Amino acid sequence: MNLEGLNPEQKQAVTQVDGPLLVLAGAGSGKTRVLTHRIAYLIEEKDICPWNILALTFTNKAAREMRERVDGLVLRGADAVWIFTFHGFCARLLSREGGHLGFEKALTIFDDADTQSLIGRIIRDLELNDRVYTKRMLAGIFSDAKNNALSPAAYLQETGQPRQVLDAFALYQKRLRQCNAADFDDLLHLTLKLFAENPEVLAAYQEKFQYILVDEYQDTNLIQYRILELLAQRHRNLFVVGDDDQSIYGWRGADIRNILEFEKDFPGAGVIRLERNYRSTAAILKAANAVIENNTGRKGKTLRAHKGGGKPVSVHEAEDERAEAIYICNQIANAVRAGARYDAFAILYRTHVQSRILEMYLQGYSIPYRVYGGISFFARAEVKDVLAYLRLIYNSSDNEAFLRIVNVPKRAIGPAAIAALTASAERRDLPLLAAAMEPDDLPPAFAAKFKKFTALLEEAFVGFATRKLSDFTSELLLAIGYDAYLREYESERYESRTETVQELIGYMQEFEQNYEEGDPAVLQDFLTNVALFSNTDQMDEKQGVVSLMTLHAAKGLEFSRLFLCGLEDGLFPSERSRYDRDKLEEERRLCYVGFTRAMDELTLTYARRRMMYGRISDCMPSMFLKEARFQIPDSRFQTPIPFNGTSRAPSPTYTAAGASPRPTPPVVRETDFTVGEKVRHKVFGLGQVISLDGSGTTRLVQIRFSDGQIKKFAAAYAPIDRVES
DNA sequence: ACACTGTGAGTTTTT
DNA sequence: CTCACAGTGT
Repeated sequence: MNLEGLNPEQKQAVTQVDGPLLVLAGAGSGKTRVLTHRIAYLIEEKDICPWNILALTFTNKAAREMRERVDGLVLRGADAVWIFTFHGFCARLLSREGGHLGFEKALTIFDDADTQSLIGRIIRDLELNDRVYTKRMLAGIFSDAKNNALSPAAYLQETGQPRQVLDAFALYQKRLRQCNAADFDDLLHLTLKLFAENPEVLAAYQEKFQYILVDEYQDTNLIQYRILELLAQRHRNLFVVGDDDQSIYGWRGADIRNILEFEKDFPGAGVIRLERNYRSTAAILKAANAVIENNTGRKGKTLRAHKGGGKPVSVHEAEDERAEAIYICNQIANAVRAGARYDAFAILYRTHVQSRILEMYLQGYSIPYRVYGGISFFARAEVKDVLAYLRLIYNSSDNEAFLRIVNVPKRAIGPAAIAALTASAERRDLPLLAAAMEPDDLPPAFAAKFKKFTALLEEAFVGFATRKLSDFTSELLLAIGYDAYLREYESERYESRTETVQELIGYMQEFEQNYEEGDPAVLQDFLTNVALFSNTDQMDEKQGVVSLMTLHAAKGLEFSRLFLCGLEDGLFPSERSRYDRDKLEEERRLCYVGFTRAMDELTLTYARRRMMYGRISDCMPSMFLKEARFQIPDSRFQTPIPFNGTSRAPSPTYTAAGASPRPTPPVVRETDFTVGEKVRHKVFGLGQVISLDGSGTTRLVQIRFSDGQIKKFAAAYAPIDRVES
């Protein structure tokens, strides 16, 4: 096998295949090259069976790339190597071995939106104070708990969480189980549990994976570490690549300790440093090195430039964020006039909100751009709607999916009906769909609605087994009248929504090509694939446009000419990290990541004043500028390119479903009831008026229903009719 | 049932 | 400022 193109350190990292090995790979030092060559080397030179090799990454994109590149290096077998994201690997394992944990079939994976809505209902059901206990906060705590190797409940107890949090967590877990579902953290947590409780299962995989390779090791969390530790125990061939200086996901549970203590955790481990940088100019690396040197507790590593000196890194001070945007636009427009391509440029920022003003001016200057991040394709309302129907077919216990589509398209099934159904399901210990199919214990009006709904589903689900998934889905949408729904309630966005649905069907068609027709695994695999798909996975570089993204999203990418904007104290580093050393160091690593994305030119900008939260605040330059040893210059003026002034603030492309339903005029009804009169409520059935209050449209009517329930309604709006006796 | 209003909060988000 | 969401009024 040809290893000619590798430098000595890379070559060693590729060929030293036995025992634990840590490769500290600086930015732009060719780590993907090392990983892929090592896999190829194992197959071609060491005669290792591809299926005895496991390679783990964090993103689908990285996994895909790795497989493609390995495929280009070996004669055969690239598709047999186990190349997965951590979560994808765990999902696969659980789907194969979940029986040992008592799962009858593969779990449905809940994404963040599912999780959030589940937690929202828990807050309501437990009557928690939603000022104190927000969805976001609870989701964070639950995630933290699961990413700790202790049992989550024990961890919560230990960290002194109040009873409300413990209760909420218990209920959260209970409901996930009821739905036969797992959240992202569960995938990891349950895998560890599987291994811990089933030594024979563990032993089989320990035996299988003779060689394990891990990308971005600095981003692993404690659970991932434990899984690796177990898997590598037998053969001890654990190869990890990472860069402690690029650890920027600590706030999401990544434990930098894993990489810092690798040699202690795996005695006898070798360490190789890749410090030759093939990406950036010396000038850029000098600034990057100068910044990162201010961190403590590093493995220690200094990037050496392979390229020549390059243009000095420049700093620009702008009056405010608009002037900053104008400056950047001018720079780009001038460079393009001088022959540069738009796609040579990228603009990075600390927070998404900063993109708004940049977009506005880019539009004004007619500079084509694309913002990365934001709402993922699979998070769009219409996509989630369609997927919810499919999820319900695959897993009829998926209450989250049920709740999403029970009234989409609109079927006049409102909160009251859903509350009644939920209560009934709880009583009978049934999933919502099953309860809806036998709604006899519900008020007749509700029962009728649910019967109609489930009959429709049953009809729409016919033929699932005999058709291609894409064809089936098209017919399903027709059967439920989804298109008509979009036309009626999303009329302004109808075009874009139907386009998205078509795109989804197209994606499905592509997906099912990898399967024999009629293979029943398609749906499960499709749903897993979709759940584990993220917005960064579609980050195929768009040609001919400027890229905008957060610093986090930029990790792993490179751009010829880079702008890093908003280098102000309190914005970057962020206000919240300023007085916490660990957090500040993570911000500094983020800065380092940012600088090292630039290949040829790096421009740093900051504003003296910035509008934030509707307030104009004075800003100080970021401490990172000082650390990079810049003299802050006076603002310089460029020859301005006329601003054509036609821009307006970009409107968000997508909003949640039902965000803009067509207003329907309220139906004003008869308010002229008398006490004692018999009435029928559309939903609650027969009853008797027991009191009246107010007049006209504010008239309230109190009714005692036949089951003894007493309710109050706005007489003019409630669906109540007089019953002649 | 539905629309409107008022309030409060507001980084980063590989799966 | 600007979004999301719970509460309120018709």
